[in-house]
Amino acid sequence: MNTNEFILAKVAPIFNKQGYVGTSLADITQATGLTKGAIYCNFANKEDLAQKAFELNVRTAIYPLFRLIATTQGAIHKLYAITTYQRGYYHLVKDLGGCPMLRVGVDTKYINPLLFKQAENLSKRMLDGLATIIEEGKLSQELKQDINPLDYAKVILSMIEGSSLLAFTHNDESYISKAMDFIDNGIIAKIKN
Amino acid sequence: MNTNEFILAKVAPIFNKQGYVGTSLADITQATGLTKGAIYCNFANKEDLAQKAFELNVRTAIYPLFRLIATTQGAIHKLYAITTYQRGYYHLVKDLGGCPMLRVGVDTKYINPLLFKQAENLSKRMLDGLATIIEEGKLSQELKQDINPLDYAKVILSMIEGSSLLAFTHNDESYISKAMDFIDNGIIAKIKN
DNA sequence: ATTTTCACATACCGATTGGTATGTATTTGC
DNA sequence: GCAAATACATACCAATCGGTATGTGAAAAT
Repeated sequence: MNTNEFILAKVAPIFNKQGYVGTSLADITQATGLTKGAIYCNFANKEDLAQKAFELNVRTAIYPLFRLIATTQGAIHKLYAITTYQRGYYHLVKDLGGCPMLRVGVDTKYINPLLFKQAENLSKRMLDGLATIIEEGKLSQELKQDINPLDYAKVILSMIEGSSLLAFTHNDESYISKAMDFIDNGIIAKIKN
Repeated sequence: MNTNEFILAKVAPIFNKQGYVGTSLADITQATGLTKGAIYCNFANKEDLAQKAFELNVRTAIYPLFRLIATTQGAIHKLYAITTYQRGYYHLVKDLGGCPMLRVGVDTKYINPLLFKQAENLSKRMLDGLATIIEEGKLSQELKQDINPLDYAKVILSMIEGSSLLAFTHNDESYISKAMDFIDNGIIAKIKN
């Protein structure tokens, strides 16, 4: 692991916990044990570091889900894979301080447009991915024909993000497990053919 | 409107948009047209101002819902009143920059414990309120007996908060309307007796 | 009418902010 | 083996941070 990766590994959770403006260069030098010279030798500025830290957080928290979906066959199996993944999400992102997409989405909208755009794009990719799975489920006759993929994608993603928020607000992962139970039994099971 | 209320009215949306650390005294004096002398004459410090601003945001965004629930009779009607209220939520909190509970819940957990506690308590009150409504619906035979009030409260609240987050991330209130459609038709209608 | 109080403005404070210029030691290229 | 480049530390910068002490004019109290 080179210095660049070392800094990111140390700093990414701090940005996710304290936010963009809430994380100072002093926090960064203290957490890494390095000086500002080392930081600015590896990153252009604070914003560059924040963006790369966000990328790392997304890679650890969300990309595994994308890979899981990609390697799972069938719409129904993909949907269950999502809820299964999400059931472990609390512990997965516990040390990170919660969902990075959620954090950046609310934190940077009015103070850091570039970083916000990244979170926005990621959120859109998740929505599109969900809608595509449901669409493919309709085509393969796995799912009923009278459902609107985009509408269901919005509902499921809302439950995923909302339950993650509440789980970390109350330090209680049951918000996630109960929400996933409902998606399994109250949504997926109901739209199955 | 006295100076105290004037300052809060001007500053509350800024705190909700930019966050606690993201809002500086300079932002506050600029938005109000007043000087720091006036601010510190009316509020003890920045944290005091932030807490009162949060209270005001909650009064405008969430307390009307509490009053609506209190004046609505019957569990089913109360539940539909919630989704109806939520359908107007996007426009209600548009100028505020989104849901204040959501904002403070993610923003202050690691940087302002007092303010976070307020958001945590509010979130808990909403959950308890929801669970109580469902519990009363079971007692009055309006709702089925085989449902767990707290579990359903967690699911519904997750959808409310998650859809609010996504609506403001994408400037698209359909996240809320689609989620409320689902709560109406996919949850309330299904647990009705 | 005089004094006191109140509400705000002005001016200033030390500390911290993100960022940079320079110094230095190590490694790399030839 | 010497020069150049790299990687980091040190020292410093103007600007901004939250907060305070003092100044001032108007209103309220006596």
